[in-house]
Parts: sequence; structure tokens; C-alpha cells
Amino acid sequence: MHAYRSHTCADLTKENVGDTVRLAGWVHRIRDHGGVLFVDLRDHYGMTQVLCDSDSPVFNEVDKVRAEWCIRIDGVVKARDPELINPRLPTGEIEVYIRDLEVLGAAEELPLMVFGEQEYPEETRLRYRYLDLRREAMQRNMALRSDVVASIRRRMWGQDFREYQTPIITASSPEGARDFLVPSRLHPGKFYALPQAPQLFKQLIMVSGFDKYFQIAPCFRDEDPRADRSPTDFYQLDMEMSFVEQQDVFDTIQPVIEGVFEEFGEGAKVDKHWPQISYADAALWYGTDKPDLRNPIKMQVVSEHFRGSGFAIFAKLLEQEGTEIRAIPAPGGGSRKFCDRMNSFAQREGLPGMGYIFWRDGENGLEAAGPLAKNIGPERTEAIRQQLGLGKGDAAFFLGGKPASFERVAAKARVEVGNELGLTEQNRFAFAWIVDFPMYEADEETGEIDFSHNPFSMPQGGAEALEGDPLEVKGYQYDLACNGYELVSGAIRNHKPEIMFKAFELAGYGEDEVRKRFGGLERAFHFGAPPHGGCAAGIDRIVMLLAGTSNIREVIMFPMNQRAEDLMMQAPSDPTSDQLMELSLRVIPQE
RNA sequence: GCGGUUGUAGCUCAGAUGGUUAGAGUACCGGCCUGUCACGCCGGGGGUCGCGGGUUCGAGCCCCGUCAACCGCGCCA
Repeated sequence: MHAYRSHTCADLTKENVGDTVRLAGWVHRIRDHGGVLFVDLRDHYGMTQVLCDSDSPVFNEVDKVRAEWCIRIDGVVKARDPELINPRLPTGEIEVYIRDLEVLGAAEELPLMVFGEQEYPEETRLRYRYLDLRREAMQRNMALRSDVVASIRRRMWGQDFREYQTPIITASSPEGARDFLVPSRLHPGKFYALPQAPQLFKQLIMVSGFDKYFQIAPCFRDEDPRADRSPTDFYQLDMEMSFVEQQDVFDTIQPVIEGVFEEFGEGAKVDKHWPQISYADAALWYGTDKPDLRNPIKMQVVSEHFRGSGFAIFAKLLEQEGTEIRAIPAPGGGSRKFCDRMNSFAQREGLPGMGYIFWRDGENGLEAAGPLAKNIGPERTEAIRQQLGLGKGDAAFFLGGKPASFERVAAKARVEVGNELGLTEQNRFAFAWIVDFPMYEADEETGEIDFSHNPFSMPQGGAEALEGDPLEVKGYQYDLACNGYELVSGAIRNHKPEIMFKAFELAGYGEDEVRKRFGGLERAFHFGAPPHGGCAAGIDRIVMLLAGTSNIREVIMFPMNQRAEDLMMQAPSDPTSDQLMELSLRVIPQE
């Protein structure tokens, strides 16, 4: 007999009745009936009821066992009487009579229970992650994650991609997020960096002639976390291919993502048609570049109805350059109670308020109500209603100013309206490619031009496009949005050194600067670089969506907390003075 | 860096308007129970009410400060 087990806790059935077996696992739950002890023994695979009566030679030892002790038992499989079968347990037709017990690992009083679905503060869960991970939901999430990654690899291999590893310790690339730096012992005062993504390497792999590359790649960014953003490190399906245009990348990655959602989506509807929406339209219609298309609401510009109207706030606003009024139609939201609730929602989000009109039955048929309707009069109100295609029982909300100032709240309000009115379809994965991202943006305060997205993207129109207004230049650059999350981001790359220099020049980087920062890639482009492009998909977010959670830490085994600390391993920590000495470093004490 | 929410037993939480000895469930310890599968019943131990200061005859509750966690903003090519 094996030292620890002859079967797992999911294996035994009626077929095994009469067998002497050995099981190992954790004590899930104990029911002590005095003369007989029932123990639910759990392992990764399942649960088996083992029991011990006073005939057992180890009754007294089993009596001492507590929840989450790790034990090994020997016993005889017996069939349960028909009325004692537990239909909720796959092993519920049998039970094991304990004849021997070995305590493999006892447990102290627990800071969190593995049994049940009690919620615990994340701090506790992270500090005792090994207990948290024993819980059913976490075991399921982690298994899902592994299966998703395996499926992604199969699908990529199936399209003739090959997986190559790129360095983890590399050079700092100064664009983008903050780097994690790694001090060099051999070169005092110099630093490596952890890659924010294998961006430069994958482009070099294309220049090296490998044609199709992918990698389940760790990415490191020193940025503040969010619920859907893992601090410090996260994983991407990183891919790149040569001799392709934008549509080729879409056609390659869509079946992979779609297939994974079909495979693991548990019957949820997976959209087959992925619309391509320009960045400008996405901003206008949804107020964000990662719209949730399960929500049918589209915003519209309604500035003309307010220009010179009796609603002074908006009329005055519109006299300023670059302002507009936008409407969020809310079909079925036509009650004062709902409108007031949305208005106070906008105030909580930091806006002065959100004007509204709603339509109801009045004495002379359809009647528009709400403060705005009175101010602008019946004709303008009716024109708005017709433009938005609304009717009785519907409402519309209005936001004004420079789009940048209200779009974030508008996007949230659109989501809120969709949820509150039940317009947002559940149990569905809705995808959209967001395309035509602007290459550059102007800093709000200084007016300086900088890259808005990825400096390595090919500008649409090539070198010629860079002669005009930089803010008008679009890139072959794209995101995939799914249910309000950015799932994929990518671009067709700029593989021509002269266009690259020109592109960087517009953002204020001279040739010397570019050579210094991206010299490796820039040199490579002088030796026969192929046109290439690709994208990267967030593994953690894909698994998060498939697991039906909105907290990314639910699908990461050992995540950092919101302050980028590992409460279990106690990272970050103080280095020893020897370590610092060896690295020629000195810590500046904080105030 | 900023804003919001939270902080009471090992854990999850309750403690209107300030008022006598701070409670429940669960876990833990002891007792009873041979068919439970969230077993049941009886008893017990367990508290720096996050921390510091203030107001008050009196503070878990009010005020100021501070710490921590989560959510959001900034940030995230």
C-alpha cells in the first residue's frame, strides 16, 4: 500500500465496497454523535465521508481531530443504506469505516474557515492565502486559470505560432508606466529593469525571421492597483506576426479569444460579430475606449438644441471653444424618482449635477417634465425627443462642457442607467474592436504633444501623415473591449527607421534620444525589418470574466494587496546592509 | 498624493438619540448523544471596541489627529 493514499477523495464508488483503502486529505467538517464520528475528508478532487465508531481501534485519536487537520486514514469501504445516500456528493453512495489514523499535519484555531462561503476581509485572505486557496471557489478559479492557459496555448499552436521566452531582467524602456528597477552588482550605479511587456523583444523576434511568436508572458509595471488591475505583475498572451495588416491580426486572435470564451463561458452567449468602432465614436457614444456593448444605450450630441436656449448654464457653456452638450437616452427611465437618483449619482461622481427631461402622460397627451424642459421650452424639448427617438415613459440625461471633463462620469452614468433599468444583457460576452486611436495627445496644462498610446505603432498614412497636425494622426492601433474591460491591446508596428524618427520627433524626442533609448530596435530596423504587428491579451482579465468576478485578485494565486504588499511573504522588506553594500546602494531615510 | 467606505471576541457581525456588568452566530474548551452530512442539546473560557488626544459626571457611540484595509481619482505607452 502507498504511504499516503490508494485513492483520492473523489474516487470511491459502490464498485469499491468491501475494499480496504487508504485516503489522505483535510478534515473538512466533523459531526460528533458520541458513539459515532462522521468526518468529511477533502482533497483537491472531492470529498468522502469517513466514519469511526467505538469499535474502531483509533476511536480516541479520531475524536481529537479538528477542522483542517491533514490526516491519513485506512479503512473499509461500505455501501450506505439507501435512505442514507447523500445525492449531493459524488461519493455519497459509500462511506469508509476508519481502522487506522495518522495525523500528517495538525492545525491551530483557524483565522478563516475553509468550509462554507463566509466572506472574509481581503487582508485576512491574503495573509493566510494557503487557507483561502483551499476553499472551493478558489480551487475552481485556479483550475480554470490553468485550463484557460492550456487552451490558449493549444489554439495558438494550432495556428502555427510558437512560444519563445524573452528576458525578465532587461533594460529600462522609459516610455509608458514606471519601471521596476533591479540594481546591478557587477556595474555599480547601473540598473536593469523588469519588462513592462516583451514589446521590444517580440519586434526583434520578427526582425529575426520567426514569423509567428507568442508567449504567456509576465509583465511588470510599478503602478497603483485597481480592482481589475493586478499590482506589480500580471500575465499577457503576447503575440506578434510578420507580413500582416491590422485585419490579419484581428482574424488571427478572434478565434482564439472567442474559442476560449465558448469553451469556458458555461453557456453564456459569446458574440460572433465583433464590430470595429473608431476611438472617436467610442468616446462619443460610450464615453470610454472600453465600452460594455451589452448595454444598448448610445450617447448623442445635442448641442444645437441648447445653443441660445433659456437654459443659461448650457447656453453659456456653449459659447466657449470646444464644448458640447451630450445626451444619455434612458428608455424606460421616465420617473422623477429615477431621474433624481441619477442626478445625485452624478453629484457623487464630482459633477455639479446632471440635467434631465422625462416624458409622461399629460392632460394633452405626451408631456415633457423636468427642470430642463421648462427652461428650453416645448419646441426644443420636442426636437430633442425626436432626435433621441424617445417616447412616453422614457428619459434623457444631459451633460455639458468639454468632453474630457465629463466623459468619464458620462460613461459611468451610461453603465448605471443600463444596469438600473435592466437594459444591460446578462450572461453574454460582447466584444468590440476599438480602432483608429490617435497617435498623439496634447498635455492639458502645457499643451505639449506626447504619444497617447504606443510609440511603436505605424501612423496611418505613413510618413506623409506626420507632416500635418499631429493631433489628427491616427495609428494602426487597436484595443479589444469586452463587457467594459480592455482585454486586448495591439498595433501594426512602425518598422521603418525614418518614419520612427519622424514620429518621435513630433513628440519631442530627437534622433540621438531615440537611438539612446531604443537603440537595439532602431539598429535592427536597418537590417531588413519585415512589416509586422500583433497584440497582447490580459490573461488575468480573461479568467476574471470567465470566473464571473470583478476582482482580479480572485484569479491570481498570490496577489499583492492594494498597496502592492505581499502580506503573506511580507514583501517589500528591508534589505540587509550587506546586500546594499554589495550593490553600492544607500537608502535615503524617509521623513 | 487626494476622496469615499470600513475598523467591536480567533472569524463574521449587532450594538437609535452618549448612560449601569459590550452581545449573537461560528470557532475553541468541557459534558451528553450510534446515522449525521451547515447534526442536535447543556455548560465554559475568550474584548486595549484599530491607535492617540479632546469634550462630558459619564464615550464603542460626539470632536480632532493618526494608522490600516478595500473601492475610486490621479497614474496605467
